[in-house]
Formats: sequence, structure tokens, C-alpha cells
Amino acid sequence: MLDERKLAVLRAIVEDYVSTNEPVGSKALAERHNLKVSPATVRNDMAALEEEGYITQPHTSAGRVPTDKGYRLFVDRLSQIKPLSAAERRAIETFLAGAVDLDDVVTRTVRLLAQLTRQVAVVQYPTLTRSTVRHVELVPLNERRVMLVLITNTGRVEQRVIELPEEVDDTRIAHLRAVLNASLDGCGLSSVPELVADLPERLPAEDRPSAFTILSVLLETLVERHDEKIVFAGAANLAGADFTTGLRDVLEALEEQVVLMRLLGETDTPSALTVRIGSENPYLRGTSIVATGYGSGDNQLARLGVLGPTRMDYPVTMGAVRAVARYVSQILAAS
Amino acid sequence: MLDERKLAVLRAIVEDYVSTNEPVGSKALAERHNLKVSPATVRNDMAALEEEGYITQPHTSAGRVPTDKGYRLFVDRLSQIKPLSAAERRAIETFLAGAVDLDDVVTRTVRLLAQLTRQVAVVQYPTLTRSTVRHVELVPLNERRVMLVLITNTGRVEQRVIELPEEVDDTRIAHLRAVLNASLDGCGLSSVPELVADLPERLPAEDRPSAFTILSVLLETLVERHDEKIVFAGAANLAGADFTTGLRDVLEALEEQVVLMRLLGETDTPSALTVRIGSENPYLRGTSIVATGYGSGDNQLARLGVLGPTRMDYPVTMGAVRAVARYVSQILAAS
DNA sequence: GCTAGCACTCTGTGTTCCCGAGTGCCAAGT
DNA sequence: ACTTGGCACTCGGGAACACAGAGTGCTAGC
Repeated sequence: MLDERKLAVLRAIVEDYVSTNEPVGSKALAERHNLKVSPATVRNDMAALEEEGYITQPHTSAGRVPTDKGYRLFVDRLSQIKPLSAAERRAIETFLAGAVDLDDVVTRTVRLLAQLTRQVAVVQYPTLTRSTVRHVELVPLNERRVMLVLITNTGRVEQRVIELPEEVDDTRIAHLRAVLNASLDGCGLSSVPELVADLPERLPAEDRPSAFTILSVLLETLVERHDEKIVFAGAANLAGADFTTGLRDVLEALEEQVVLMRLLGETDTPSALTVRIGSENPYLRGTSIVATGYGSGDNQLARLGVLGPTRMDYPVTMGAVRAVARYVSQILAAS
Repeated sequence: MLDERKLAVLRAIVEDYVSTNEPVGSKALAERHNLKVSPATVRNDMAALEEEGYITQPHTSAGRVPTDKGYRLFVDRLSQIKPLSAAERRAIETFLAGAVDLDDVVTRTVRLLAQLTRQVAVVQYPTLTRSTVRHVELVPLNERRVMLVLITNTGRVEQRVIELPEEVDDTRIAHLRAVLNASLDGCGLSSVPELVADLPERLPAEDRPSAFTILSVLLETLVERHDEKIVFAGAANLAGADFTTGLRDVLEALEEQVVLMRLLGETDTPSALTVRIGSENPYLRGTSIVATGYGSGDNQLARLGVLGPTRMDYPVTMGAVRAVARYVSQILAAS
């Protein structure tokens, strides 16, 4: 049904349309790409492609435009991910290397990706799931209050102010801290609940109410932050692009963590480079998303990607996303 | 020059234009507001107001539109800040009360403000300047690395991973931590530099290189975070509005910390509710900014506000900004 | 199976025309 | 001296219209 030439025509249509943003006609196609056939022949192929649903025309007597299905075929079979230039790679590396902490890594990554792709970049904070406890700190604020600080090996720091049920003096807090660290140091976050389960029983009776309060806050912190924060950058790049769905919807989605999370992709194939085109997306039918997992080695941490109009340069975008993911994974592994 | 009635006409023009988004003509004015004079008289007044530069007409044979100068007069002399409804106040209070930490307070505040005003809300993180050190923690990561965690009384936590010049065992780290806390606990951040100046000398010679490294990172952390992070929310509200300057410029400014900072206002009058209209802004000529300081009592912490088109409902917006600032100040004071 | 030619169908653009809103000015009224 | 009604003028925006150009589908020939 789709011979070699028809595929070449589809590829040419996608490439031309992406670069010109105008429906592309048979004549221009036959000229610009050396297809070695006449416009009339191209027209026949286009008719076939339209029949199959890969392209469509906005109105009679206009050129053709790829459909979501057309883009899908293009991405799957007709294009190759375009690697970045050496200069770009170097720029990424030096830019990311300057990060001072995890927050900074994420911020730099999202900006970098936005600038590189000229799209909206989205980065999910690494999840704590696979992290291990590096240190637990209890800081007395006054007689009835302590601050709990949890530091993980990924450089993440969580803090909570805790209201205690009764006055507790500093030496008791210090003791509890020592016990906590002895129990948890180096342990995976997911194993924390079972490790602390019997902890109150190992303490003097009078410390138990406070310990109980503190532990419940600790556990709460773990589950609450399980689904992580997501940040974005490059919203200004939306101003030029035209979305079939309103610009407003896109901006709203960007500020809605839950929606963003679903767009980035459920974690069914966490590490793969995935492309979702137009109507393949759960919300935001008019946009495409190129995303991939990142993180160090088998310790898959989170996802990042970009969001843009379906009419985007997929090979280049995919190359940029993949490259950035690799570099940021490296950085995270090293720290 | 500007008698009572001319001012009333200006007020009416601003109010009508804000609510209808259409140039307002003499006839409609005379009808809708009971000015008790004929359209012809209103026309004369309008001519005078235009002469003075308070209003202008987009083209001949169109109604009048307020100029920046007109809005300025309106804000300064013709309007009263509109207080929020009791229901809104209660909503604010309960929404902010649910915050678990400083990050959460800021996030909630910015969203709340965006929703309340239907504009873009901008919130600066509280600065550390007036904060005091609550606790300094040094966590050994391995022989050559420690993590520095700085906790302030405002609930802010800063962390940095430090590469040491030589191997240092844990007991030495513990000792250094004890010394640091003894020196700094409860001290204002601004006094930290002088307090640690002679600290290396009080240590055994072999610890000095490491201590020196750690201290320099500590000081660096303080100055780097001096000008603080700024977050925004409600970008989707821009989609409806039409800016004279491009939407793109606004979105770019929002992601540029430095620009945002300047827009929020230099700290010359840190606590006042300030309004900057159109061309009064350093960048972004087409937008207005309503901002105010917030923080607990005399310990002025930071600024927050909203950004929108010059054609905005100033009384309502000012009311919302002021109210949110008060509530968030309360919350911060309590924690 | 490819190509050339041709008739057809649109969109987008430029032109013209006209309506109506709104103004500025003037002369009359209070 | 201010206000008011009247009136001519201006200009933007919409409707109607024609037209050129791009692009297509179809058919007949190579």
C-alpha cells in the first residue's frame, strides 16, 4: 500500500511543513526534494496518503498538512534522532557542571532544555523512592517544637516543623536523634516505615508520645513527597507558536502539577524516550510531548521533556532531550 | 484647572473602560453615571482632560481611553482600596493555614493571589538578611566530602555539598560542628562573617584547611542567596488579556529573576503598597504592577504583588494584594 | 505506471462603499 | 459664564465584490 516513494513523499511533507508552517503542495515538493518524478505523480501519492489518513488538507485547493498519524509514522520510521553538535554538547556540560545543589541542577536543566529546543521544557524532581537516608537531624526550636530535617544521598533536603505534645528537653531530643540515625542511616526510604515501626518501644516510656509524633511526621514527609514537584521553563516560547487548543489551556496545564505529571508519562516505561503526538495525549490534544527518563544507571529517578505544538522538529527535539537527560544523569551520579 | 466634575468624568471613564474594554464616549458616560449634565458638557470636560494628558483617543471618532497619567490620578486621588469580602478573607486564611513549611507558604500564597486577582501573581522568597541562625549541621558524606546544612529561624534551609582539601574523620567534623554552632547559634546572618573570621585560629592547625573551605562555602551561601528567589503563578491569566507590548515579552520577564526583582520594586519603600503603571515600569511598558512588602512586623522580609495589563481594576487588585500580604505576614510571624 | 494538460475550486487580498459612533464647534439658552 | 442642542465632519469597521493564484482531481496519451 505504501511503497518507498510514498513514504519519501510523506517525509518530505513533514519536513517542509515543519520548516515553513505552510501547507505544502505537489509542485513545491517535486522541486525542492529531488524526487525525480513530476508533480502529477506526487499528487497521486498524496491522494493515497490522504486516503490512508496520514495527511489532510485544511481546505480544497490548499496544500497538505500531516495528521497526528502522519507525524507518528514519521517519528517511528522515517526519521533519525539528530545528535547535537559538539559545541552544543560542550555548552550543556559546562552549564550543568556549574550547579551547586540539587535545586540548582533542576533549575539549570529546565532552562537549558527550553533554550536548546525553543520549546517549553518540563523537569520532574528526582523521586525519593530509591534514595537512601543520609542523615536525620532534629533541631530544638523551643520547648514544644523541633524541626525535622531529612537529608538523602541524592542531595535532597526535607524539613518540617513539628509541634510536640509535651515539653521535651534537648538531651532527650539528642538521644532520639542518635537512635534515629543509628536505625536509618544508609537505608532506602521505602524501608523506613518498617524500620521505625518498633522504635517507640525501645525508648523510655516518657519519650514515647513525642517520638510517636515525630515519627508520624517523618512518615508523612516520605509519602507526601513521593509524587514529586515539577518545574517548567520557556513559557515565552509559546507566544510564537499557534496551538489548535488555546494558549490558555496550555498555560493552565503547565501550572497544574497533576496534569503535567500525566503528560510527562506514566511510569510504565520509565527510561524510554517517548513521543506523544497531538491526540495521543491525555489532555492538551493540540500539543506534542517528547520525554524521557533520567537518573543514574538502574536507579531511575524521574522524567524530563519538552512540550510544544504538534508541528515541531521531532528529530532535533528528541536529540536534545536525550542528550540533556544523559548529561544530567551523569551529573547526578557524580554527586 | 480640574474641577470636581472633570475628576468625576475621569473616574467614570476609568471605571467604564476597565469594565468594558472599549473606548468610552460622551453619550454613554452621561447616561450610565448620573452626572446630571448633557453629553455636550461631558465632551467639553473630556477635551480638557485630553488637553492635560489624562485621556486619549485611539483614533478620531472613537471614545476616550485613560492614559498612564490618567490611571495614576485615578489611583492616587479618585479611588479607594476595596476591601475583600468576609468570605474571601476566610478562604485566604484557611488556605494559608494549611501550609506545612516555608516553601509551601510561598507556593500557596502565589497561587492564591493569582486566583484572587485573576492576574499573574509574583512572590519573592523571604530574604535571609534579618534571619538568625538556628542550627548549622555538617554531615559527612565520605572521607573527602561533607554536606553543610544551614537552618534559619524563618524555617529556611540551605544546603551545599563541600569537597574538602584533605581527608577528615568524623570526630573532627563533629568538633567543628560544635564550634560552629556555639559561635553562631541565634546570631543574625549578617553578623556571621565577622563571627567566623577568627574561627580557624581557634582550631588545631591540621583542621584549618578544611575549616577554611567549609567557612568560605558558608559565606558564599549567605551572599548568594541574599537576593532571593522569585516565583510566579497564574500565567494562564495572561492569555485573555491583550498587552500593548507582546505577550512574549511578559512571559520572558516572568522567567527572568533579575527583571522580576526590579519590577517588584527596589527596596526604597519596602513595606508600602506601591502601584506602577505602564510606562512607570523599568521594563514592560505595557503592564502595571501592584506590589507590597510582607513579613512579620518590623522584620520586613520580602515583596509580593501582581502583574497585569494597565487596564486593570486597581481598587480590587490593591485590596487583594494588601490582604494577602497581611495574612501571609501573620502566618510567618506565627511559625 | 508516469506525465502533461486542463478545468475547477477554493482562499486570501484588494477595492469600494456605506453606516454609525463619536467628535468639535457654534450659536442659542439660562 | 457655563450649559445645551444642533450639525457637519471624520474615520474605523463591516459587507459586497471581483480577481489572481495556488493547488487539486481527472483524463488521455506516452
